Amino acid sequence: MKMTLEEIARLAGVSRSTVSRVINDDPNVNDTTRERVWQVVKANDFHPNTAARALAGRRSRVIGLVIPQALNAIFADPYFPLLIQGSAAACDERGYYLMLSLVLRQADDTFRWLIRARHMDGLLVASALAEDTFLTRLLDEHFPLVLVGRSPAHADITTVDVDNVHGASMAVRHLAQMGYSRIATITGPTNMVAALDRREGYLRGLQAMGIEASAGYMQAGDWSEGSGTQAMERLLRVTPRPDAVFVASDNMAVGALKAARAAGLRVPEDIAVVGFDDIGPAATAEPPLTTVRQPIDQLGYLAASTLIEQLESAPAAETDRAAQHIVLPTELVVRASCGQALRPAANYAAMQRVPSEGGVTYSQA
Amino acid sequence: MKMTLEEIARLAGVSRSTVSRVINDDPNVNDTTRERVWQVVKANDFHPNTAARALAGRRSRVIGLVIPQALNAIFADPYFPLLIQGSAAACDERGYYLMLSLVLRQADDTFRWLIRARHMDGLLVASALAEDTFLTRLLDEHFPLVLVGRSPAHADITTVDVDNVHGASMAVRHLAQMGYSRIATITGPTNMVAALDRREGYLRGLQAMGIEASAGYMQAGDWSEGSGTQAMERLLRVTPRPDAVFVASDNMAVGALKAARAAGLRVPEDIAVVGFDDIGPAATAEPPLTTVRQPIDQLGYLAASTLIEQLESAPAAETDRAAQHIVLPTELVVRASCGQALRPAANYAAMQRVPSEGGVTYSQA
DNA sequence: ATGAAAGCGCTAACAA
DNA sequence: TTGTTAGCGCTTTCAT
Repeated sequence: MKMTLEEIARLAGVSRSTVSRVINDDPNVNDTTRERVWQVVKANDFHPNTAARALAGRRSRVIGLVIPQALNAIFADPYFPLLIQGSAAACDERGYYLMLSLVLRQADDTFRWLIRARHMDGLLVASALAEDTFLTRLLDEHFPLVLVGRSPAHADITTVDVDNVHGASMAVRHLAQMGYSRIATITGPTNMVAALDRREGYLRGLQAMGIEASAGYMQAGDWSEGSGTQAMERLLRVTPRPDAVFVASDNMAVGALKAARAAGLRVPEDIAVVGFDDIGPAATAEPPLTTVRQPIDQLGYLAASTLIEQLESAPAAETDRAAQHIVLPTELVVRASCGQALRPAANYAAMQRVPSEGGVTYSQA
Repeated sequence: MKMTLEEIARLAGVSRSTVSRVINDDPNVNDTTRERVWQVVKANDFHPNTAARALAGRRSRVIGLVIPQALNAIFADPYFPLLIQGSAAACDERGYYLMLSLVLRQADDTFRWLIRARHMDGLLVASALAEDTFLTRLLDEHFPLVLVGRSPAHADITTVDVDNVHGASMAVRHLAQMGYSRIATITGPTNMVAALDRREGYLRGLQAMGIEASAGYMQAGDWSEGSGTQAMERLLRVTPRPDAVFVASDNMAVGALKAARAAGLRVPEDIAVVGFDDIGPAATAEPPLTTVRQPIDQLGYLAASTLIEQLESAPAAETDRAAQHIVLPTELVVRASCGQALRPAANYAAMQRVPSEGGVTYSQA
């Protein structure tokens, strides 16, 4: 049986508008009336028709999460469930609904539909490439948008990111302080900003410790475990062989550990490994993985909150205000794979966890 | 710049209704007119507003894919990207859009919102539990629905499933024919229908070959690789030790192979392994995995097509017609892990692939 | 083959 | 605080 506002109004003995006010938490309603209306609403399990709502109110209370990557890459990566969880939690809290949107036929039709048909109020874009045409086109349409990560090409987007550079640099400096000097890195795909940032952090870390970088010590993977194994195999063939590796994701680090083991090397005695993420198998790896923790769920939560904030505050189409850039801190989680236990520098006792000095940073574009 | 039907109509010099007819492929439009209108539509990149469409036409052309499982379980399983790909393809073809819907706060609010608010025209439900309250409630609402898999508790839902029983039975019979006689199984979670069906197939296979089943030879996993390893470790402790294992997913089978290797056993010399799915690492496992292939993308494709069919044919709310049950065949893909190479029974030469006799089966509830 | 007109169920001024 | 009144942008009879 189909319920409408009108019907509820009739049953509660008030006007349609009053019911509308009640279900929209408008303060201008008499408490008694409000109570009575709620009663009827509950009793009939009434839910307002979204289509009508969206049409009249010009908003749908749906936001989309779009990950412009191949489906199998998305599903293989333990990063995304956490991101989704965080975003969904924020949406829940604010009465929004999160839909995962596919962009399969790369960008084209789907994209237009997504935007022009106004099926959702805004978009969370995760894991975009450094040069992402999809992103560019969304911006051209002035569609409300928050980017998870950052995009050097577009300073005017609101972004929520973790401090990749600092996190990576911390990891490398830690390795150097543990006494390693031939420090290599396994990066993510070099068309992704997060991968580039972590590589940049790696380079800065080396520099800070007065170590010279070498091209042969940088091998790229694609975030997958298998690519970590392969990159590690390549590194082990380099002369002189690295004695430590900073790996840009835990997934790849686990793969790298396998390669080291297969080559008959002990970790961390022969070669140290530090990962990035602190998810999945980091803690239970053999040996337990020292890694840079990033708060992925918080990232999702903040991204969604920020988008919603923006949607609700924006005077209509005025989306192009000063973009916010939120950066979350990373922290180094020290376990066994970095040789901490092996060479316990006296002053490291209190450093089991080294928080980034960053904290949450707000800045204007 | 906001386009509306009205605006397009003005630009094309026709009425709003004509434009509506054109974009909805109504045959009652003069070809010349149609052409002219399309021109204007394209030129302005016009996409009708979904909300308005949904409100006036009572449909949104969006269907949802719901997987009532924990997020990390979904993302860890290589099954889902394929399923999504198939469903999305079908949607694309028919002008629908597939959205992945989360059901996080188990069922309650989200569920009601999803259904009552009519945000989508229909739902694809995948990987539901044998006793799924979520499913029950959807049915109570008479919401258009197709189940990927099957639900013994609800004979009246349209379902699309693979022939799990037959596939599993094939695998077991094959092992028996290879000369193995102490055949164990690693099942999926025993609250899921697909897992139960495969176990049933295992039992029937044993029976067909005149082998007695034993409870100790059945260990449950949760589809994950790790759970496969653990289940295998348990099996290897049973006396007498099994000489073959049918594992209900490739993921778990890979885990099982690891356990066997760790125990110093050779596969298939000491113990044979057959998996289920034929995705992910099956072909590249060490040794390559004999497995039961299920056409997951087709499953998704058919599920979506069937749902759309149902939506478009259903005279309004009359969803409760006779439910269709579509069953897709599975096939045995023979590789090395089952000992085929070891004991080449003469008459197996032509059997590299044993298709299920099933074929596509349509039946009425 | 085309147009006019009546809603779909809601929100949001504006009145009262 | 509440009700009245226009729409939101589209689909869909019903005329023409």
